[in-house]
Parts: sequence; C-alpha cells; structure tokens
Amino acid sequence: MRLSQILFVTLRDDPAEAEIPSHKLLVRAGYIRRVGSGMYVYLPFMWRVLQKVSQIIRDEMNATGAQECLLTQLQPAELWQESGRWDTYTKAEGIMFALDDRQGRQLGLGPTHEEVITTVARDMIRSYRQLPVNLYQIQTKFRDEIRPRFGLMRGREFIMKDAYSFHTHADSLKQTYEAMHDAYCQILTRCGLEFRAVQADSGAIGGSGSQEFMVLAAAGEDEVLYTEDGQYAANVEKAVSLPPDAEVLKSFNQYEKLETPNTPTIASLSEFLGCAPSQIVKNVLYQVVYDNGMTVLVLISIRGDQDVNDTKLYNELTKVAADFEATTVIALDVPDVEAQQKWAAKPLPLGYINPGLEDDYIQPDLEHVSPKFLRMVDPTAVDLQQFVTGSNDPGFHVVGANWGAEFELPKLVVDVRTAIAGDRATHDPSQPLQTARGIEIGHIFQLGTKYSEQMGATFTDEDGKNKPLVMGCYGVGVSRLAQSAVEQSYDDNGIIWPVPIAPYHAIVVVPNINDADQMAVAETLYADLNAAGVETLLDDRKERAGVKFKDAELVGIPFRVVTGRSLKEGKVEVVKRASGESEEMAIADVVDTIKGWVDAALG
RNA sequence: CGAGGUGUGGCGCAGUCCGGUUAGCGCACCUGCUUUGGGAGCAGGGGGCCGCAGGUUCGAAUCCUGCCACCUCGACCA
Repeated sequence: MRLSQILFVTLRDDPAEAEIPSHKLLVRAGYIRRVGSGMYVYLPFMWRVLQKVSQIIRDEMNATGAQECLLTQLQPAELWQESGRWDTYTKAEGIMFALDDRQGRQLGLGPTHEEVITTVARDMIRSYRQLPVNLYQIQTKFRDEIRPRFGLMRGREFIMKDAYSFHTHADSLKQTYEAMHDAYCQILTRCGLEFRAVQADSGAIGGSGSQEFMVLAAAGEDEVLYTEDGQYAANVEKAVSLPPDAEVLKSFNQYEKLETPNTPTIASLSEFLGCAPSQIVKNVLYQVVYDNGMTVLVLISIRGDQDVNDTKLYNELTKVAADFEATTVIALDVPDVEAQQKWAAKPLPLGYINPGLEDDYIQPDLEHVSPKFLRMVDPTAVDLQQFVTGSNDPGFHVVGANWGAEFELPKLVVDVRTAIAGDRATHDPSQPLQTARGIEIGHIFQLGTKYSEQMGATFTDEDGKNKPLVMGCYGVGVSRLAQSAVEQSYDDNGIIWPVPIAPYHAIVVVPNINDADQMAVAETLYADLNAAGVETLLDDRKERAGVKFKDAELVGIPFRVVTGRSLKEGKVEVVKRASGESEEMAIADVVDTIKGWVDAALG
C-alpha cells in the first residue's frame, strides 16, 4: 500500500484517556480509535494485525483437528436459564448485556458461548462414534465490564477465539486439553510473546482443571506466583504454598482475658501483647448472598499473619450452596456498618470478634438471612495452640486459648489463605514463590459434564447407555493478545512489532518525492518486495524525511528501506526497527536480504 | 456502587474562582513561498450548538439546579 492513498493519521500527543504504553501507542500510531467507553474501532493497520494473529491461531487450531465455525452473538435467555447462568451473568457478575426484543423475549449478547455450543451438540451429537470433536470460532464478544480500561485489554467489545470440545470420557478430554495447551504455547511463541502457563481458578465458567496463559508485562492485571525451577506457576487467586512457620514470641500458658485497649488490628494487638501475629487467630466476617436470595454470615478463622483469599472463599461458599438450597453465589462482601444493620441484633464487637461469636448477634426471624454463622477455619489457624483471639468484648482479648477447650473447632476446615511471594512452594519447600505481573490472554478449562448435564446434552455410548457429553473449553483474547504484544515490545520511538504479527513487514521511505531517482528506485523496490512476498508499504507522502522516519518508527514496521543520499553509490539504507541497526546495501541485494529476514522471523 | 476529577474545533490544553470586546494557544488541516535525512520556517486561511436541559441576569463558557458522558482510585473483573 501507498501511504499517500490510505487513511493514515498519527498523533503527536498521547491521548488523555490512555494510561499504559501499549494503549497510548496504538492510538497515537493510528491503529485504534475509541468511540465510547470500552469500545474501539480497529483501523486498517490494526485489522491486519488482528487477522495475522487470527491466522496463526487458526493454523494451530486446525493442526490439532479442531474445526472452525461461527456461533450467534444474540443468545436466547432460555439457554442461559437452562445452564443456570442467567442470574449469575446478569445479576451477580452482571457481565452480560441483556435486552428484550419487541416481542418481549429476553436475549443476551454473548459474553461466551458454552450454552449455544452445548445446544448445538445436544441437537447433533447422538453417538460415541461422532466423538471427540472440537469446534472453535473467532468472533466478537460482549461483556459489560464494570470498568473498561487499557484500550483493547479490557474492552466491552473484543475479539476472542473460543473452542469447545466434546468427549465420551475424561481421558479423551485430557488429551484434547493437553493438545490445546501445546497449541497455545505454539500460538504465543509464533506471535513472538514471552509468556507463562499458570494454574488458574475456573471462576464462573466452572469445571475442574484450568490453566491461564499469561503474557508477562508490568501492566498486567494479574499476579502470578511461580518457582525458579519451573515446576510451579499459578495465578495468585489459585496459588497454594506452605505458610511461614508460626512463631512464638511470648507464651501464654494460661487462658485469661486481658484488657487490650485500641487494638482492633493484628498489628496493634501483637505490638501491645508483644506476641507474634502468627500467635493470633484472626476472625473475619463475610456476608454472602446466594442466588435464591439467602444471605449467610460467614465467620472465618485464620492465622493472624495470613489473609483470606476471596476467590478461594467464593469457591468454598459455592460448594456449600446446597446447604442453603441455593446453587450459586451472587455476592460476597465484608459487610459495612450499613449492611450489618440489616441483620445484626446488637452491635458487633468489631476488631474483637472470636471464633465463638454467638449466633444471637443475628436477628433470629429474618426471612432471607440464615440465623446462624457459617463458621470456617483455615488450616493455619487449626494448628495453633495457646493462641490469642478476640473476646467478643470490645477492648479485651483472650490469650492462651485452645481449640477443643475454650473454642470449638469449626467443622469446615478449608484452605482460604492467600499465598504470597516468599512463601515456600508445596512441591519443594526450598523453592520460594516468586511474583510477576501477567496479562491473561488465554484460558483453557476442563469443564466436565457441568453444562451437558444441566442442559441435557447426551450421547449414546458403546454400551448403549445415554451419557452426558464431557466438555472442555479454550479461549484466547485475540485483540488483547495483539495489544499485549505491544506492551511487551516498544521503545521511546514507538511500537516494535514482532515480524509475524506486524501489519506490514517492510516500509520503503522516499525522503524526497520530488527526486525522480529516489522515487524510481523506491517504486521498483516496493514492487519487487511485494512480488517476493514481503508485505511492503511505500511512504510516498509529500512530507519531510523526518516526519516519515518518525511515523515508520511509531507504527513499528520491522524493516525500513530508505532511498536517500546513498543512492548515488547505487545503495539504499536498510534499518531494523527492533535494534536500530542500519546498513547501506546495494539495491540489487535488498529484496533477497529482507525476504531472508522475514522468512527467518516467520520460522 | 463509593470517592475524586474532567467535558471548550480532529488531538492536547488555557480561559470558569471574580459574568462584560470578536472564545484563545500548540498540534493537525487548507493555500502560497522558502526548506528538503529526524515530528521545518514565514505569511495567509478554514473549522466551535464552550456536554445537554432549564434557571438567574441588561448580558452566561463563566453563577444556580437537574441530567448525561468520559477519566482516575476503590469495590468488582470469563
């Protein structure tokens, strides 16, 4: 393409709304334009990048035997009601755009497609002979993000590749899951990204095993914990570790209640008593709302130096939902004063709560509130002896307490502890956990039979029996991946695209279009490079050389050819964007050389 | 949803407290001349319902009320 003929506008100033480098650069270089919060137009250069990313994904997916299709973006509410996710997605996480058509039918705009694909599978897959099968699509998704940000990183409309596999049994699912893992590694490697696959929480999608693919970058919204030996890597939401050993700075041989004024926090209490934070049992009050409207007050006891991981807690509360005749969690909060007033029978001893907090703090006759605390204890607290904890009396704590003596150990012993960098790894205590920021660009799940059972998607197995389909699902954020490539590769002058996903491989810059020789050589090179399969731009704009160089660097084209002052020796200048290396090269060698570089980069 | 902030030409901003010529600056855009390898110089020019709706006033970008949009932090986040 000739730059003089295409819509090409670059900005000298950073857009006010952009925070992170990749967002600023994509806007400045003319790749994207915002039309509303979380809504971005993909301009022609961006679209070429996205198509390249898509094609790499397609290649690798097809190589595993997956088949491409295209599902609907408009989805009937009934499908989501069948799977039980309508409420979670429109109320709890509120992530689905829901609308009513003119007949009053409820519809959702697809944030993901398990329901649709399961419906198709239910209709079409009758026999084990049809299995396994893996279907995927590359399509725009809609999510009503509470707070869109970072350009394409968290938009309300974005492009995603999502794949769904169907199997007769779990072993077959595992095989495809592994194949997807390998394909994702291939995809990211081919796109030129530095990444890490980590264990992940499966969130509202549900299912058992799941892994996220994280592109490593400081602007990442997720924290990854990993070990140097490469044996362990997990999202902090999911990460497990060995907690630090509990310390005993001061022993409390006798159970007694002590006056401890102004010590509502662990730090203030440990300082006041001269004990270690790990000698204290901390009791945290949460409030969970289930999908049937039931509110349950949850009291969690955990060792004082440790923190509760909300994601783990959310999952544990989901597991016990049936005890309250519910199926999913809609909201999970630490209740503020206002929230407490809705159910508290008397003021809570905040900061001084102990594991035995009486149920009569809850008003007994409330219709939608469970009259008893749901008590849970983290293993770190179970092991403590002669510990310090609250007295339920503001201004006082108890010391020298023991489970089974002064306090009954809650029946629910669950790991709800947040792992942090520096903790020892479970597989090898000599390995401390390291931390890194990551951008989640892919997520693979072993769903199992959750959706198929819920929606009645069954097949007839060899034994003649009907069984639910075993499912997996595998997503890649296409637009997010493209932006994360920029986040990982830029300098003061602009974007540095990895060759495989650059919108063009090369750009021929004519410093002075009024110089007939410069133009003639440029035209020839431009034609020859393109003929050789090197995707090449020609900057034939009526601009000064400096502007053209700046733009070429900002846009990030990997290789630049300048038909400038060395022309009189029969040479042109060739510059590599990534390294800035420049060399004068005989005109006759240019096409072969650049072609060689491009081929080498494409692998 | 809580807190804070911003809406003025395509982009980035000043002007708003303290109402009063013709609403201004940089970039971008158009014309001409000069310049021509690192975001040029000079001269001329076009482009604005000052977020929207009410109100106060002789007079509102500026004061008041309501609404909307957007941004940041928090909460939340397949």
